[in-house]
Amino acid sequence: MSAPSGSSAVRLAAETWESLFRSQVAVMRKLQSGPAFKSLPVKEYDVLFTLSRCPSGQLRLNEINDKVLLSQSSLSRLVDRLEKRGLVERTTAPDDGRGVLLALTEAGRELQKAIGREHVRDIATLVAPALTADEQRELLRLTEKLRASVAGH
Amino acid sequence: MSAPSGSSAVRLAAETWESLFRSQVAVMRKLQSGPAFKSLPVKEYDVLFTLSRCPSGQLRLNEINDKVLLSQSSLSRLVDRLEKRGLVERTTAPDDGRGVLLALTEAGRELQKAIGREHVRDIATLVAPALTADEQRELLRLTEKLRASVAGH
DNA sequence: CAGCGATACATGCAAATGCATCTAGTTTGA
DNA sequence: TCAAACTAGATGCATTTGCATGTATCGCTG
Repeated sequence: MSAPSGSSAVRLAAETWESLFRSQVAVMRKLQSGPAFKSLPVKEYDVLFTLSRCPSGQLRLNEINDKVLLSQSSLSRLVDRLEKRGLVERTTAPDDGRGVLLALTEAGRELQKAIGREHVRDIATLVAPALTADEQRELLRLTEKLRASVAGH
Repeated sequence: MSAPSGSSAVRLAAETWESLFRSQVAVMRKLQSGPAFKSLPVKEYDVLFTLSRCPSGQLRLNEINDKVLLSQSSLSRLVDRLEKRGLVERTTAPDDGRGVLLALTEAGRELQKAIGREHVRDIATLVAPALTADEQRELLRLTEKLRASVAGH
């Protein structure tokens, strides 16, 4: 209600974001320096991973772009690289001639799985000793709530 | 104890990290597209911010490098840019001739404050509607605990 | 249904990034 | 004490990124 209370709400939000961001940096730094990403950069793996989670097996480029922190043009060229390596395939979207559907090739699926196995172990090695299972569930809930709220403008 | 329980602990850790990461992407995407970062890229602001928080007003490049997701060489050149713009100053560390201390100039301090004010408001606009104050405090606690654990190997 | 703005993705180009390596200063241990 | 190993940071160079823009398709409106 009072002026300081408004200001402290802003401060709390800022400190929360700062902490979330720094923890992400710390974890990502460890993960990407591991041997799992010698054969494929993390950002490229992330696209393979996103495709592997998708029920239909296909995603539009703009849908992928929402999930990764890359400009549209950078994603377009990242996909060029993946395609050149035979890990994904572009198809024109059937219902929209402008759109491009991306799908994993068999090689892409296998590479994703191989890296994924190692990656998941690396994650567990970092996260499991840091937080209890209950804390992890709460962190999962809070970050998902934040993401959903931000995504919905 | 059973096989699935070990595997589900790994899965929980992976899902927690995934959610943390995606929420970071979603928030960062909004923040960096705002008008606050028209005059200075986010990564460069982050270095100014880090310096502004530091009690002594000076930090070694390798200390800064721990906080940001950049290679050593990229940070070195990012600091070149900041220095060329007159926002920071390099000094040889008095106790270690190899080291470089970085400090804000007056112009750097002012630009950080100006961008910071707007940035903090943007953060609050995204975070405050998403999570209650208690939830933010809990998210802050959990991410800080994770960061501390990961930083300490 | 014609034309105009909007959307999806690609591309030219300048800037930023990372890897490998270099230089210089520091620490270690025989 | 001094050479070898190590650490901090800078730099050459190839790759990646983003901005601005181009091309093709879509959808709306008169």
